[in-house]
Amino acid sequence: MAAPSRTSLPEIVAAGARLLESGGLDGLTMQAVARAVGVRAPSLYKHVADRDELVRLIAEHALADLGARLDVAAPDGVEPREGMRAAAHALRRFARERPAAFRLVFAPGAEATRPSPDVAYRATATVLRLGERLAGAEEGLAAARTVTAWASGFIAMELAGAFRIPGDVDHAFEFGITRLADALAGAAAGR
Amino acid sequence: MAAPSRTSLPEIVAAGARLLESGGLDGLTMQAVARAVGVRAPSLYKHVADRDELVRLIAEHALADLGARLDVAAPDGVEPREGMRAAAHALRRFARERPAAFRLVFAPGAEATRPSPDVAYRATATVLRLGERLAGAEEGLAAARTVTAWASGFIAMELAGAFRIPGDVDHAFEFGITRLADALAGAAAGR
DNA sequence: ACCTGAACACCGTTCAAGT
DNA sequence: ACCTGAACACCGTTCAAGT
Repeated sequence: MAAPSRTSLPEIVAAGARLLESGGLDGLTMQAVARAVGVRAPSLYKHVADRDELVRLIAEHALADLGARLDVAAPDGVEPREGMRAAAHALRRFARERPAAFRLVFAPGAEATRPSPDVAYRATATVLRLGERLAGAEEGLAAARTVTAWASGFIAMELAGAFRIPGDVDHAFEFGITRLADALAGAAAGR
Repeated sequence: MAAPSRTSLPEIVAAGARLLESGGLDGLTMQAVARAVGVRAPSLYKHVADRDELVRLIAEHALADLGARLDVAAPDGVEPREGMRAAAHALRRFARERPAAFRLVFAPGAEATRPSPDVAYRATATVLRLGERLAGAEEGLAAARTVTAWASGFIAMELAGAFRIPGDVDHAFEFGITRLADALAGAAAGR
């Protein structure tokens, strides 16, 4: 038998995710990743077809992480408006901890770097369920999308530094999610 | 007197914007821009400090374009809910015509490439005014931010291919903006 | 079988030398 | 006074040759 791999795909993805946060997408070079896992750049191509695939794997890993956080934040049985609130806040915490990963997931660049629909679907299951319980089976998908769009847009603006006119951003977020959840629940009540 | 410039900053920015849409941010290289305006790459540094500055100028130009479109879509005196609807649709049209520029503006990367607050402020003046007329002076800023967050988030998800479960995306957008405008107007009515 | 140095075709950027 | 070739320090990626 011959040389066992000196590194592994999970190790590579983890190192890549760390580099992504510390140096942005530009800092995520094959050479830097290789150095972080203790090999030379060409060896990475034993585990990954090219850099775009590595970026995609990092995005998918981040998305799975986010999905797990949403599950914890809004466990089964939580009152749905409260669950939506908790999920939105969990998304915002995720974005603060991993801003570059957030951007990768919600504003991906080249096609080849986008998370697979499968991974994306699993990550959104919690919010979809909340949407259905909040707005009814019929409008559940629309409700989940509306909240996701608003929250991710708000957070993207925040990360982009769009909220320079002070105003209390924390309060605005809380205000928005509450009002949105009420409006969507109101729709279900047939008002 | 000596050699006049063989190109100009506006020409460079325009060529850059074209390359951005045709080849993404990766296709926007100094060499490609130089070729497009008929000089060699080093000459660009007479007009621009570095690539990040060029990217920023392209983003600012796109933002000004967007601001002008919003003005046209929601002229002074339009009924505010209708104006908000028109502005949201104008943003979506902009994103479809210039997806890469949209991403640059709403999900910028490195600090140095972000539009200046000044340019951003001017571009949002129309929506801010609509927000104030919709939700009152007090809550106008919050209302404008809420609609902008929702619309930009929705469109970013759309561009990212997040709406694979069909559903009628056009209808969902129309539904969302109408409901949002109503909810924000309701807030002003003190309900 | 994995790992590597060397190589290739690119980048962004600088700068001395041309006109 | 703008323009350029040449150069430098980087990239991503391939591949023959090492172990």
